[in-house]
Amino acid sequence: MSANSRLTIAAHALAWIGLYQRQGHEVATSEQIATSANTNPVVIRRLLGELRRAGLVESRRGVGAGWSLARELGSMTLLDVYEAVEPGPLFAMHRTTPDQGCVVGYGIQPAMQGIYEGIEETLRHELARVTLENVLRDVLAAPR
Amino acid sequence: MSANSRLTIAAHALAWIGLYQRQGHEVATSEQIATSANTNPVVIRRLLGELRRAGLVESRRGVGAGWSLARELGSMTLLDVYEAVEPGPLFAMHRTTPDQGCVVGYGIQPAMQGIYEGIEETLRHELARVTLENVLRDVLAAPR
DNA sequence: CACAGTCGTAACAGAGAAGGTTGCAATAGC
DNA sequence: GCTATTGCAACCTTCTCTGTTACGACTGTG
Repeated sequence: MSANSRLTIAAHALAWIGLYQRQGHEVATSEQIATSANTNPVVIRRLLGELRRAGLVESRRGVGAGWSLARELGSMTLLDVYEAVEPGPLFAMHRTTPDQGCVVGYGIQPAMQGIYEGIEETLRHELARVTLENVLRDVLAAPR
Repeated sequence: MSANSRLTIAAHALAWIGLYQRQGHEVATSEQIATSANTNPVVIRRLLGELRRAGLVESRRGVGAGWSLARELGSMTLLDVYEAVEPGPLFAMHRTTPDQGCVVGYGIQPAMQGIYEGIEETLRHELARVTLENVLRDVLAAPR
């Protein structure tokens, strides 16, 4: 499916900011987060920009600028993050319209649409069960 | 996520073959299926080749060659098809190893791994609930 | 008020996946 | 032998994701 790492990196960033704030810091910079995630600060800023549009984080500009959580980690779920960074559907339909003169070509898209909707609903439900607080707890629970 | 249409096209092909066989035909050609799905026969052959490796269809060569179901539609689920055409995981980890000297960088991958495994298990369970018989029924149930 | 640090964003490049297309050898019924 | 079809390799185009550079915008500090 050519899965991407956007949800993973976004969760990483949120957990990082959350932990950093608990250590008494006000804001985290994209530079710091990028170092932890071993990527480029612009990648982090792009992702956090999407999370800001979704109301999960806030950013401050100027000297002493950076990112902070807009809500408690416990009130954010992976579904919130997923919807912020993954706009499209999980499964795609045909790239071109199937043959409408064929019974299967005619009925396949509505049929799969209905099936996919149910599956995506279940996926969303599962994502909603995991809060970022859960993620941070699991992160800190890693052995050694 | 840059979703692809492989599961959709594979389900389309199986439903087409199944219906065609119920109409008294022995085998279906990639040409016929490609016409219904409005794509190229080679695309169909590639996909059906993966389904054959998974034991879902059989192919015959030579004159009067083509594809037939290896099992009843009612005994095949979308999970069988999904596993045949989608090898990788749903969500990817970081492309490069995160900073192992950082608490979050160290713990994030095991944490997300565990979470993703649970979610993918649920997804698989959902896919397993839908048989290709269900798909064909829904296809034929499309209005007009 | 200048400076410095950081965000915001555009622009581009590289890698990889998906899908489409062509070509041709292999197969098997007639 | 002829013909229809699969099997498969090779190549191309398009698209997404990620990384990178560059630079303007913003704002606290001295």
